[in-house]
Amino acid sequence: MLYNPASLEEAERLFPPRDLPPGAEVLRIAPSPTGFPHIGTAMQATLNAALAIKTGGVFILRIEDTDRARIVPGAEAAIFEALEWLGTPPDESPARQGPYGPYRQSERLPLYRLAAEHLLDAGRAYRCFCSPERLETVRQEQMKAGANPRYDRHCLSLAPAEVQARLRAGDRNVIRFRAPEGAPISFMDEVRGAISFDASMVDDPIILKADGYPTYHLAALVDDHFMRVTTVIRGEEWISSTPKHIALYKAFGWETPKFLHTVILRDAQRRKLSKRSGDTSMHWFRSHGYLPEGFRNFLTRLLWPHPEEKDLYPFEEFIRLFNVRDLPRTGPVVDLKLLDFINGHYLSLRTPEETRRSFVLYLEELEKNAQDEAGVSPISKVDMAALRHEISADAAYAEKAFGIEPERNRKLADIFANNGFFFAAAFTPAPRELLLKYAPEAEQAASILRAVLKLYIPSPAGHIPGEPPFTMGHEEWETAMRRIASDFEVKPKTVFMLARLALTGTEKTPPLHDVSLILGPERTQKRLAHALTVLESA
RNA sequence: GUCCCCAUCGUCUAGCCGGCCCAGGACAACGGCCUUUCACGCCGUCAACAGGGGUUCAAAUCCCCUUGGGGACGCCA
Repeated sequence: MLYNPASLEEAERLFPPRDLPPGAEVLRIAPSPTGFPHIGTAMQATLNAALAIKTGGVFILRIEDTDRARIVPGAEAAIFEALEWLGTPPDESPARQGPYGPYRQSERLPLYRLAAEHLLDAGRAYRCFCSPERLETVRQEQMKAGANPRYDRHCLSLAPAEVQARLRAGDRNVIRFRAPEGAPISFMDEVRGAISFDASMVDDPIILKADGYPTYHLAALVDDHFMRVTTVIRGEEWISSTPKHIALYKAFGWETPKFLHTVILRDAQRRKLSKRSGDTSMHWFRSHGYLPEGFRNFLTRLLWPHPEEKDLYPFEEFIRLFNVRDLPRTGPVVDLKLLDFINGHYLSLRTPEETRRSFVLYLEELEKNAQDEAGVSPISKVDMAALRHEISADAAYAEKAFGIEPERNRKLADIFANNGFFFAAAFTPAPRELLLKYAPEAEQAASILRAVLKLYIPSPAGHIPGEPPFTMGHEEWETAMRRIASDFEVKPKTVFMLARLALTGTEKTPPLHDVSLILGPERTQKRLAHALTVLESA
């Protein structure tokens, strides 16, 4: 697993420039396994994967696990799984080794050490023995003085003999890159154009930590070079450290890749969406039942304006039409309303069978995650397993239930609220007060319901399955219902609502006749009868 | 504090190489139609060029300043 080259030259030979068609981009996302995958990671993955497909290039997933203290067990696997779910699986990753691996930084340590030593030998890097406390003091003083805080190069002037002595003594030390002085450092950003920094702004960054692990600045750069990454796509927050990276590339004598800094997602307060904000993990979106294709459409919609200003378009269309130059420069607010709109579209596109399958899978996932701490369930008080079994036991019934007005649901979680009443495990009979909301007199309400129930009870001459009103057309049924209203001298609405509450337990439902047709004679009669007992139980 | 990025309706934006824009679209909100409820659908309404200076016959569009927002300044990534 561990890659242990003898020299940088050997690595150069082992990882030659890739043989790809002209214009092909080699791209990568480089998350650190410090938590559950974040929506920003999903956005980067979507963009990188799309560009790789568009140009016939390569999309790499590299795990940046150099901060050992922050590693979260299971986070890496969660990243793999999330990318699969999103439909943007990487071409090369720790889970799918390619010729430029390993793809986990902890397995490339010797390479970074070699790179750091190379810089040391070339006089472009130096040992630093400063304590974190001293560094902090210096920083505070500089900030107080109104200066840009940066390392004061205290250890740059250390005599070689002293360095050797302290090394022998085992003093904790790091390796710092010696940033160039003088000329400003500028680079071309693919979406923002030229960006320039004064050389005095670039600090001497630590490239190798005291624990022997590289920092991002060294590791990412070395990997991008040897993995032959052509374009570095990353969030805007990296702009200010890009001059460091440019200087580092120069010091190594390596060609710099193209840089593309994307917008960073904002919350409603326009602040950078953070992992601690709660509802920014992909886990959250999945637990609410957003679909991969809907979520992905949403992500592309956030980071790219469709030329025809469309909100809804397939991923393939994004791949075909988007252009790196069209990417916006202002950070979009993550608008859940827009997500609901987009996702609802995709949900309504699914066939009842697909919806049933997705929903069962969704339930399984919820059950599973309910057990871990990260479990965020939007659904409560429902026996999820029982519901799942009920759905599986009668798939045909479930599909009828899910097929009724699918556009009501924006995400899978909505199915509970809107279609749950079809199932015993999720059906809550209407309480007495609710029934009396439409007909305050319990006695009259009961009489009305009895009349409705009569419609559903087979006449002595009737034969199963020819019971009315299951053989009635919509019009015939409605006429009968209205007839009951006039018989009792109440508004038709009263009759409809009482029946609705009895059958579904809620006030907001799909058209009643269709509902009872799906419920079937047995459930319909049972529920009406139950409502009667509720009314009579005063 | 220092540096960098950004600036059109609540949100995302079209427009930005100047006149066709008293600024268009989508989502949201609100109102109406449909209607046995809700949803869908259809119709409509509300709603923005941050401010100030230039340049010009003409500026949302070009330039400058101010203001505002964001990001970075870690032995985190």
